[in-house]
Amino acid sequence: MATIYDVAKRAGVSPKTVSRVLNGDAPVGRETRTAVEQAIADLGYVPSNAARMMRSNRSGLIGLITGAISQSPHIDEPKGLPDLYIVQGVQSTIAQSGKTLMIADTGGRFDRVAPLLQTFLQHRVEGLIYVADYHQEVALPHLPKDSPLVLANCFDRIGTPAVLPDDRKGQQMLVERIIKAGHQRIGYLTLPRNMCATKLRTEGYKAALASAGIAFDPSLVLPAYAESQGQNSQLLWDAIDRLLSLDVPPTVLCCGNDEMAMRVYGILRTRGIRVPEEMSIAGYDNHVSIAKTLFPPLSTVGLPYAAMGVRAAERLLSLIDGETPQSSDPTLVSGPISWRSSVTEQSTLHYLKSKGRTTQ
Amino acid sequence: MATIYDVAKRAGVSPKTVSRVLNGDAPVGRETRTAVEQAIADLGYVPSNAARMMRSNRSGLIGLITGAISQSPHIDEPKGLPDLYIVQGVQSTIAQSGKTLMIADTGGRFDRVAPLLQTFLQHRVEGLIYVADYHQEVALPHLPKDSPLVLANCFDRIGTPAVLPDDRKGQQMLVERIIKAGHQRIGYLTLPRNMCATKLRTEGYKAALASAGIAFDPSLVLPAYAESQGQNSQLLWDAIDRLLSLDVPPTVLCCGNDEMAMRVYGILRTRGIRVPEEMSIAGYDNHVSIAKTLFPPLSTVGLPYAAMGVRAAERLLSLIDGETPQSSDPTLVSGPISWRSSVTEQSTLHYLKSKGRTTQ
DNA sequence: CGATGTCATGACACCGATGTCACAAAGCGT
DNA sequence: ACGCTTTGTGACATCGGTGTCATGACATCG
Repeated sequence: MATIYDVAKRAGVSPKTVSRVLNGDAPVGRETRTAVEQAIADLGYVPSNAARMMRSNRSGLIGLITGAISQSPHIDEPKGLPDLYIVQGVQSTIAQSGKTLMIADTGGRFDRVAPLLQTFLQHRVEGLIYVADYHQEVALPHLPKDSPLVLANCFDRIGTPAVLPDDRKGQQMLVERIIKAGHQRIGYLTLPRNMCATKLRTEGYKAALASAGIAFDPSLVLPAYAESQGQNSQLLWDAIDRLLSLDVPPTVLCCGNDEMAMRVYGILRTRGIRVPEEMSIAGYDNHVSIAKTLFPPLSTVGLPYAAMGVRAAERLLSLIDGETPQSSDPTLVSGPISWRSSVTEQSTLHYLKSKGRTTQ
Repeated sequence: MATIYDVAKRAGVSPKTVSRVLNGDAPVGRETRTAVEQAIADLGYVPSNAARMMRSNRSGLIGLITGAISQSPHIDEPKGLPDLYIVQGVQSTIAQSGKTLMIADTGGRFDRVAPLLQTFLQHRVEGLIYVADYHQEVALPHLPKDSPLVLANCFDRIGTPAVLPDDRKGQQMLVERIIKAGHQRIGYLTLPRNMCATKLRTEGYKAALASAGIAFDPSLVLPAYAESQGQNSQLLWDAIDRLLSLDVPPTVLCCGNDEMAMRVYGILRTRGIRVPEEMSIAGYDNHVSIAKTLFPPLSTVGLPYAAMGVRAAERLLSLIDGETPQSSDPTLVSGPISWRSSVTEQSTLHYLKSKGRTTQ
């Protein structure tokens, strides 16, 4: 591979002048410039980042660690890969800043994080982003304190800057919208209890009920997603059973995610219950290939993955620029409601009517 | 950040000795070694890849370019991101080889490929992999010929080493399996004609028919997926209409991908046609979150993305090691049939009966 | 017209590792 | 005891760029 000396010799100038042409950091004569540019083109010269970096001590590299690419050891996992959108958001923001993003994948094994960090440090990355595959608490290996770190979709106990989805607000807005559509008995089939999202979203669910003056009924909220694969169907069948056999069954089921909603469609169908006429359904995630393709299309809440990526990257860049962090609180990012036709609006009529009656 | 000189000074030895401890390329006295290791630990020293690389001229980097992460400019696209499994396969293989994978994303814009290549060349990558999002022909910008390149999920006209899915064989095996299940009239709703996969799979479809002695009926094969979004539904409705109104309608519909199959489920349902009793369905891709969650679960063909990634990485590594390429043909990788319950086996009875009758 | 400033360029040191060579001390075979 | 190898260590050059400083040719200004 050609060096700057080769270029200099061919153009009949000094290496330093070639450097100046490349970086434009000092005036260069018109003829000299064209000669150098010609030589560069002839030789197919590409400057070496390693050499450049040694001198300037600025690598222009950002390291990103994720398990998103190789989601799980067993490729079979039904999960989507939506957290990749976080990576996408980071990527685009970093690219715009002129830096280069290095992405490393843990292969789903947390013990690989440490060696990957080491590799990044060897490359003298200017900053690091860790992306988790779902909202969770993490504990990363200790880092030298001069390397800025931002957590995306996760947080830790030592107050590392983090960017998180606003699960509480998302669920709250969804349920508020559902109430506005006239529903009063709202079932909620949750993800496993130990997930952060479950706790927050349940809070959002309650908040929405509260602000509408509807009493919270614990029997309407059931976990329906097992941590261990395989028992999911049973758990879900059972949960639906229970909700349907309540004295006053719900008119709508909120599901922990779109995939669960998809299965609920199937289960209700085998029972001869029509969606949405006899039972409305809402999801979470706006997993487009599910939500839009289901019939009827699914009302759901978007997880603002791309936006979270962008925020994380922005926060990291400002850390690198040494700006004083305004706040050490996690950045909360909320996603939009995607309102489709899986929740009836018909009951609005009932609702308004009854409301009308009482106010008469 | 500490340098090797800092470590040397602290340990009271020469920089070269520290280097020897780090690389183990020459004997070092026991006491000296511990002293150096202590100093390294104290200072949190991490060797600089840039400096190391300048001397050795070996970067240990592999560059990967993909649009997989930011699939499309409009995040809304319903496509899955299965090509990411290719990246996963590459990642794991490269990681095992001790090299570091740099992943760059085009953001779906092909014009960004050139600058990304440039960046990789600046980092002096030892090899490059280009991953396409679906089986297609590409034309990459010209590269200096000393940088090995492997194409994954795509190919070009100048014989660059490529790794491709064996679409012909996949569809053939699926249709053969369907025939074995007793079906004779097999409808095929294809992806757009201009896609490589469509041509190859149609060949496979025909080959399977031929080897079973079933005459090919062109009216059973219809494109049902528009290039431009939005008209998809109409196209699909129409195609299904035509197939159903044939004199002898098919007993099974092969779909160009699992997502199309999912929509076909919905369309058939609204027509009161039961799946699979009245119409069997098969997909392609083994898009797990669809295929396994649909009811009934979808019979489909796996696209061997992870395996393709592994193959691509292996091929690249052997190129880097300067091994003579045995063959310049594309490496074809085939995926397994995932046989679930969306295709009836009941007609086997008919089939065997009629076969029995004829052979009697 | 001399002082000052800008333009255009080159010489040289330096970034942080490692390869080469040199060299002393110790071990070993004869 | 003499050569020879092995062990353990350091001095120094080198990789490919860039920062610093010096220099000569002009242009500008009071």
